[in-house]
Amino acid sequence: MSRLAPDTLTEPQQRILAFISQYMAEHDLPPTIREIQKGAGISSTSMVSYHLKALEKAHLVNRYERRSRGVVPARAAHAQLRDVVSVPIVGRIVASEPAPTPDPDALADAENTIQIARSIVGNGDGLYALEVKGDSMIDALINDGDIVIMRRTSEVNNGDLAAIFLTDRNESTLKRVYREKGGLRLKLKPENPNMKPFYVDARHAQIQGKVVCVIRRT
Amino acid sequence: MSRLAPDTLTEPQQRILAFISQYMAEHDLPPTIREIQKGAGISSTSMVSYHLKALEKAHLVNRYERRSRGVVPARAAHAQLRDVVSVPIVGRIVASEPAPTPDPDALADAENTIQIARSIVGNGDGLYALEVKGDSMIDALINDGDIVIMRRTSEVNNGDLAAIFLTDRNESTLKRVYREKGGLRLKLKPENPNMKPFYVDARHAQIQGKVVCVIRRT
DNA sequence: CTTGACGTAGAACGCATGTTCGATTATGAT
DNA sequence: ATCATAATCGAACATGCGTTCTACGTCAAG
Repeated sequence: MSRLAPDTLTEPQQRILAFISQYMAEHDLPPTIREIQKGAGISSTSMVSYHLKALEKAHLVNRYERRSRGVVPARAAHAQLRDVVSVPIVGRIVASEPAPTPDPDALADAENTIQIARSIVGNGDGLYALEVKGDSMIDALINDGDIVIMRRTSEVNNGDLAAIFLTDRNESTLKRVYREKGGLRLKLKPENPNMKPFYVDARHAQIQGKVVCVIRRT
Repeated sequence: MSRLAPDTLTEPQQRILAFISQYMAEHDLPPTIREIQKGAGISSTSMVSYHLKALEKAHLVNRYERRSRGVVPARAAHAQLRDVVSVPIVGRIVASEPAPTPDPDALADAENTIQIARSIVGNGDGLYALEVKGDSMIDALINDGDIVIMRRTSEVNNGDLAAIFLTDRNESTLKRVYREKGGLRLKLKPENPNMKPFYVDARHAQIQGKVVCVIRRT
């Protein structure tokens, strides 16, 4: 949680901000100046206006000038920061096949989409989801029916859990990746601590994306 | 998605509904009657009012009478149907200890809360979350650091994945539960298909809740 | 003490906005 | 054709509501 200098907010300003949020959670529409006045215990409408100017300057609220109920908390103002992100389920992952990668044209229709709280996955860019079939991913502690949220990227850091397509075996797998011997060799370590890591030639492995989150619904 | 007889909606009514949703997505506050009039291409404010009455009767919008911008789509009207639910993380689960159960008094402060899309967990009632420490849950395919979303319940169906406290061993575990021998014996089957099920006396086991979802952030 | 910035109050202004009402015109069943 | 019902329109009304202005009090710096 990054807050913009909350300590510099006067106590009535904090009350106003809290009241607006509470009011919107309750009514799904912002309060009027006078409702703020009563609800936050401010003595006059001009005082509300006064405090609102300060909150606006601090980018904590957005205002539509001269419009009724035209004050909304800044967080709710831009749709980018919405609390859920829709991730398209682009296919199934099977050990014997390359993991599907996102088709840019694929529209995110409701049936093939999973909603994830943004607080879990962060930025929604480049995200796609795979449904795991069979128990081929058992050493990544992933079972039949699980949903894997992936972020498409070529760059992975040591220790990232990633989807790797092994060209010599012609199959995909989910492992923690560590570069060794100057990047010539990859150490692939199963998520399951009971299993031993193994090693592959970096030329025979291609990284398809990193795992952001694993979801198992029961 | 259950819609209430959408076919009986006249075409201008559909336009109004669509416009309100679009407007709210854009501005985070509902439109005025006159904005609806222009935005949905209605000829007069009284016509908007007229159509709004119909939409209200069909429970598609909620209205605050005589309040400015007092028309909100019914879906957004009750906070119950919000798209995320906040689940309190009430503690950690360790094999050698009983799993913590939710403290009703515990306030859901931001630090100890996880946001889950409602589409994943459904009803938010009775939900709590546990953070898994160590690899004691490895046979449930759950690793150190994973978050388990639980629903507090005494009733479990055969095959449900549940947290069971074994009184004779004084430890908690996550297994699929099957009642056998008329409920006298419980069959506990690990989520991991490579592991064998085992059996306990029902009198020595108490069910603490069922697993709704497992989240692994990476 | 003076001054100026800041916080406070209350009232008034003026446009915005939800509502209502009477009148007029389809629509559709009898 | 007739009658009831639904749909439409424009205008007017009363009040909701954001804004602004003036006056006053407080307090620290010069």
